[in-house]
Amino acid sequence: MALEHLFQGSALNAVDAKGRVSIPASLRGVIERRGDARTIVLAKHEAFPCLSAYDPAYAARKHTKLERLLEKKETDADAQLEYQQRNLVAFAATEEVPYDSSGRILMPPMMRRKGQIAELALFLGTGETFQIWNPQLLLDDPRIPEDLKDIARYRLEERGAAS
Amino acid sequence: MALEHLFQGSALNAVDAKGRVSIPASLRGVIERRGDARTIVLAKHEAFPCLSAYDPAYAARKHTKLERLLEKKETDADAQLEYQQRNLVAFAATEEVPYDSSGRILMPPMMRRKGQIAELALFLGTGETFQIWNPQLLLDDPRIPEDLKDIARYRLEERGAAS
DNA sequence: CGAAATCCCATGAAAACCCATTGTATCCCA
DNA sequence: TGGGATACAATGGGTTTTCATGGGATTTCG
Repeated sequence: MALEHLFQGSALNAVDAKGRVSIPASLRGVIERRGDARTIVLAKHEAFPCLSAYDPAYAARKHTKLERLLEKKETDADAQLEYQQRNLVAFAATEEVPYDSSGRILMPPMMRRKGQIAELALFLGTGETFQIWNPQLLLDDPRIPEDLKDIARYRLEERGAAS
Repeated sequence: MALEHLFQGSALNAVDAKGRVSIPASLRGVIERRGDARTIVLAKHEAFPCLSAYDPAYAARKHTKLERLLEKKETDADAQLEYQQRNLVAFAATEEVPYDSSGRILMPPMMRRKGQIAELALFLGTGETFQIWNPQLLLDDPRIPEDLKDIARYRLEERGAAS
């Protein structure tokens, strides 16, 4: 996968009173180059207290991968169950939200709670996907490298907030 | 099969006194993008105590898939029988119901009983198809991942119901 | 005729849409 | 190279549309 199709960089955007957030233009650019959707898929991150986000085309690839896995061992009952479970988590536990002409999504309340997103949303590109954090939770997490926390601190400062 | 229109997300809708239920708009959108039917096909799920639902176009693909499976082991008598059984289940044990201009179906009594659907219907997108659950049965099923139960609980809470 | 299905309209809440403002990075040209 | 002029990003706020849902009226079919 070419570099221009990878999510990278960071940004700190506001969540307004209606729950709207601008998706950083650079991330939107990647989404639209990958497919022509103006839509992102949100999920709770498996390991960190944040959200994981990607484009619909990535979700489709994920589905195809699961299906191929199933076909290899069609007779196995355990494999069937595992397939069902993973499919449920991959699709039912996610929300697909379109962004408008100004590049904003309406953060679904359920995802907002699961990601513990307050009034500021920190976007971090991670290649195939990107993450959305409550910046304070990132700073508080001992598993996060100090370099990354520095970026978060910088973004907060830039905005005139205390960290 | 790189399906670009996948069923995704979750919703909890009411079944009213007449047995009507709104199909979530996002799922309807997928149905109408896949084909131009305003109809869904309902079946008992093979593994879970819930209903499985999809668009008519998917039913056709399912049939093709079964036929291919049969051709692979034509000589095997057991396979013949299995094909007959699966084909019966896939087509005889289903009901096709149209939804009206406001997006509601009339839940057929037989399906309602088979899926044990009471006054609340939980819709879960699973990619190629979606599921319709009695939310309580999902919470009670040990095979369902905890992440998904969280979502069911959230949807119930959102509606002001106790879980 | 009667039960059930379909159609029609009403409503409140939420979501999508449109327009305006501001700040910042970029471009252009003397 | 300085210094506007421009384009675009992020954001605020108002308006319109859609969605889920309830209830009545009308039709259909056994």
